[in-house]
Amino acid sequence: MHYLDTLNPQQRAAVEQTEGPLLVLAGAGSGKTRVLTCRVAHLIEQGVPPWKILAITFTNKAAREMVDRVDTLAGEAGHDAWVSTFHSCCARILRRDIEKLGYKREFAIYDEDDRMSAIKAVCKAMELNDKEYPPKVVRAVISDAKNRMLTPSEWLEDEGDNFRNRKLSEAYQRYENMLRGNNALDFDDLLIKTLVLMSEHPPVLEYYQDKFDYVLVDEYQDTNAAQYQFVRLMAGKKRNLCVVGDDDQSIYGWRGADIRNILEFERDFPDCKIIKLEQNYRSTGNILDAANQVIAHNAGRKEKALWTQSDSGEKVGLYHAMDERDEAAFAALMSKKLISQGCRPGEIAVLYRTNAQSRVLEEAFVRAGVPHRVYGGQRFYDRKEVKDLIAYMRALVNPDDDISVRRIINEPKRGIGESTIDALAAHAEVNGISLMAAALDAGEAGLSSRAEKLVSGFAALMMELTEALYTQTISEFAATLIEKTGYVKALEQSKTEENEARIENIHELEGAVSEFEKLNPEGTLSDFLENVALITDVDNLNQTSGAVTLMTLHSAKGLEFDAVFLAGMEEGVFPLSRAMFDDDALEEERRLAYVGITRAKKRLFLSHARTRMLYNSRSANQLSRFVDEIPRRLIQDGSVRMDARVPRPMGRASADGYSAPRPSAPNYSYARAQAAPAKQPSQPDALNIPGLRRGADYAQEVPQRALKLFKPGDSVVHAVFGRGRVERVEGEDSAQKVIVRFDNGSLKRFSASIAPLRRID
DNA sequence: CTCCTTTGTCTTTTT
DNA sequence: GACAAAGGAG
Repeated sequence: MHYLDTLNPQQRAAVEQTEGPLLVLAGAGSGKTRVLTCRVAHLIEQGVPPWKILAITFTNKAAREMVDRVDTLAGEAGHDAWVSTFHSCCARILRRDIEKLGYKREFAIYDEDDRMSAIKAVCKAMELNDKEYPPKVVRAVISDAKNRMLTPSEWLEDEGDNFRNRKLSEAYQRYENMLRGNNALDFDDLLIKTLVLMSEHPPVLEYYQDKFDYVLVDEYQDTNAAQYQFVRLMAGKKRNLCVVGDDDQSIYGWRGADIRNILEFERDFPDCKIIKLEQNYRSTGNILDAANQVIAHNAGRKEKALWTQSDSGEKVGLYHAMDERDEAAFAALMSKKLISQGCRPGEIAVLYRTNAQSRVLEEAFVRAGVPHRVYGGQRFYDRKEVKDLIAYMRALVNPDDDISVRRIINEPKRGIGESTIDALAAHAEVNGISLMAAALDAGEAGLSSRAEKLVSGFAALMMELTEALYTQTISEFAATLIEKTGYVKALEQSKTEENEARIENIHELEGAVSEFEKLNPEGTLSDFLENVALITDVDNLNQTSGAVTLMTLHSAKGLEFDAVFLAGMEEGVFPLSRAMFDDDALEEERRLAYVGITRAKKRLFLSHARTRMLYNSRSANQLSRFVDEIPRRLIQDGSVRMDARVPRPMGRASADGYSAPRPSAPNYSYARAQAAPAKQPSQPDALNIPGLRRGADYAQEVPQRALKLFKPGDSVVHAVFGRGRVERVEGEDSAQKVIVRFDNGSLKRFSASIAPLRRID
């Protein structure tokens, strides 16, 4: 069957309407990705040369998927289409022409950490009081200005000219200067500099406008001002622009995404066609119903009504946990149960609002012995040892990158301290040269003879590595780098478990370089670094890998799973406390809830904790209003146990105020947040309904948390890792850490009080 | 001058 | 509870 015949009429219309501006409003799970891929395939089939197509997606993963799927529909030709994220697309354009803006081709791409280092350096240079001007605030100002595409002076004008703003504007200007001096761009710059390039060099703009006959944009609701401009420029001439999005899934307002871009598309392109995709192919009726009910509480939406032909399916499970550990145990053990019933681990996801929630969840999965993977949070490339080696690479490719040079000049420790670096930096400043150049010129920097010797040693190392870089393949070079810097050797000096893990990470980095080389035989180190900067953790998600996925709600956008757990359904957690009294922020939280619910295909579990460790103290939060907004009829309260041997009580009377059916008028739930706390369950006995296991029961399936202490030489057994012997202990009492050598030779470090570890005689 | 310990701060989401 | 800055010892 031809792929066009597999589409419903709306989808098919969206594919075949190739000419002119087109807005596709695609509800969650309505086959948006299929439409996009078929559209590309269709264009190719119509005789459009693939290289005349530009398709922009939100993540690299989505881009890859699209290429793969176009492949199967239209064959190899699909590879010649430009399918990428905004950021990689801009990086590609800039690699070609950035010299026109006075940068060098090997420009570095700064991540959030590098950006922060640069900002701190700026604050230091300006002698800003970090109480009055915390680097974080400066960063927020710069981000905000860049998101709105304002220059430092424009920002000042916009914000009002006063002493403080003048300082902030100056900091922004200095930051810009510093990045330029370092031949570096931050994420926002990738977009902004591309726009500058286009506006200052019309032939470049013309080249791309002529090059691309068709432009497609996915997740259009999450574009910000710069991205919007970029899209308009690219499609400006041919006007064959197709944007696909869902205003209900706009969740990046905080990053400058402007929901108006989608709401006002019609105004920008008055002749545009609009097609709505409203049939959902993903979720069961109950799940979809719940999602629709929640999102209906938002005002100012594009009217659409998602429907499905699927059965209503199971009700939405709601679990009342005692605390966050119990909640985590529930998610882990229920996942285990689902897996034992035949669900593939890769088809299960636990989603949460903040990364901070991931730790407890992960611990529970480890304890339950359920294979899992945590995405987001700290990326592999954010680990210190990996960042250090990457910094070496960056400094070698782009010696103007002072931030990277500063990072590695004394890493591993080679006796070059703060004062020596400051002297070098001063020398560099005076002579208008980079820090690396100053180090190569150590004799002239007025250092003590000891310091000069050390710096010269570093300079010699960098020379040697530069030579290697130009004579070896990149994988050979990676090995040379690790060898010559003595990085691993330094870690081997003290054989702690932490250092061993670091060494492993370094080898993994080596592996990543080789892998990259295999996939891109022509790739340079600079290409590798670009890849590192723009790839995210989630891009590596592999649903067939046999592990449960743990990630934030934001990361889950665009993904789908058979079973989804939404953890932390509590006021103050989700919605976040700072969003609770701000209507716009609250609507964005609600859209996030909608995104979370609609990730689920068959089963959806919501959970909340009666008390939770939050920030510094234990707090009792009310059930999230988003749960209240789901009609009672769709919720199976406390029914989430899937153990068929025990009869499950239906329609349980609400004994605890948590599960009480409440009217779900929006005004009511808003008022509730300010009212007195709901009744707390005063008598735990009231919950002792036969057959219904609640909170504490789940916690009990987890090894006891009584205070256990160990001493070196103890024979122990661990629930996951098996038998071993205590090699060392650190800390006392509840803070005791045990280092265990397992029979298979591996060495692990645990918290004695919480690890599923016990002594055997 | 470095490195280790202590103290204090701050917790949203990410290309 | 994690991490940075600051302070003290070698």
